[in-house]
Amino acid sequence: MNKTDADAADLMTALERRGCRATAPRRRVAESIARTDGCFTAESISRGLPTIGRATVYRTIRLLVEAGVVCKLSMPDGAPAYSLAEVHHHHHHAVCVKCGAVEVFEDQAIEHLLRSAGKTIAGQVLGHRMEFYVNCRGCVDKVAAG
Amino acid sequence: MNKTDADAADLMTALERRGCRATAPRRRVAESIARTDGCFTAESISRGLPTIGRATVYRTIRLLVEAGVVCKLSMPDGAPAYSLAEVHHHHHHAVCVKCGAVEVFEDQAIEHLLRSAGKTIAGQVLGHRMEFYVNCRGCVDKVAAG
DNA sequence: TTAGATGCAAACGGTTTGCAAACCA
DNA sequence: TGGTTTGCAAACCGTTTGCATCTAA
Repeated sequence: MNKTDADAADLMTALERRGCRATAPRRRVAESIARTDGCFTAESISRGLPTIGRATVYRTIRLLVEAGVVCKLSMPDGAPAYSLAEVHHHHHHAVCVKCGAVEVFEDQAIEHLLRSAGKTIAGQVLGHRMEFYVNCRGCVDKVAAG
Repeated sequence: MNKTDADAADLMTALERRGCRATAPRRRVAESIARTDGCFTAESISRGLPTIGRATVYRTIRLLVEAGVVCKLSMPDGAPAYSLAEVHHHHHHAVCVKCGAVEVFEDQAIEHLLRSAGKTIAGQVLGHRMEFYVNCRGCVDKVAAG
């Protein structure tokens, strides 16, 4: 079983754990997501699965986000995008604005600092959002070569 | 001249510097923004100025963002909101998810760390987004009192 | 005088919903 | 078999655009 299949299976398992049925359309959405390299949008998945209703794609992605196995992020213009969650630790993303590749970003120092910075804010910190917007290595090289 | 009037005047000045005309509708939008405490949405401004076309409100806010005197931020669900920019330094926001109050957040340590973290990312960092979501002191106290 | 700005209404795009039919357990 | 899920189409909502009319400079 390769990484992609394993990811797709994980997504389905997460749905089943939440009491959802493992239906064929959901499996195809899960496979499509697992096949994606980097981040994806509801639109991009839907476009790749023209025989499956848009509503089903949106509903499935929402369920996966609620299940915590897919996480929502925002492009610089605020448009929503998604990526497979690294479920084990809180993390952030560096999103390539050219190709959409997502680099997962974990930095204990950042986490620690965010937490202590949060303490200096009056009131109760509920959460934070942080994303880096980049031109990824691949895209930079492509431009240099071109 | 109080703070609110001064803010409104600053907004108009910024527009004029960009070659825009100082029209009555724009002045009213600017005043409405200056009067706002914390963050606002295009919708909230529009609702407060029912005699001014929605399109004008959206267009004016866009111009103000382009002029750099208003900055765009996102609520946790991705919905866009805005606040008066602190034009002099790069900064971040702590947005109260209950009342919308915005606390401006400048922390040299965070900036520095973000920059060095950026260096560990493969490729070219174009920018970042960071927001804290909080219950502000006022809202926390209100709950405690209630 | 005239380029730029306005307000209206219609278009837009992404997302959600209502519903009857199809389906999985 | 019965509660879920599906696909379709329509509704939705915030935002943008086209256009004839107005107006600041």
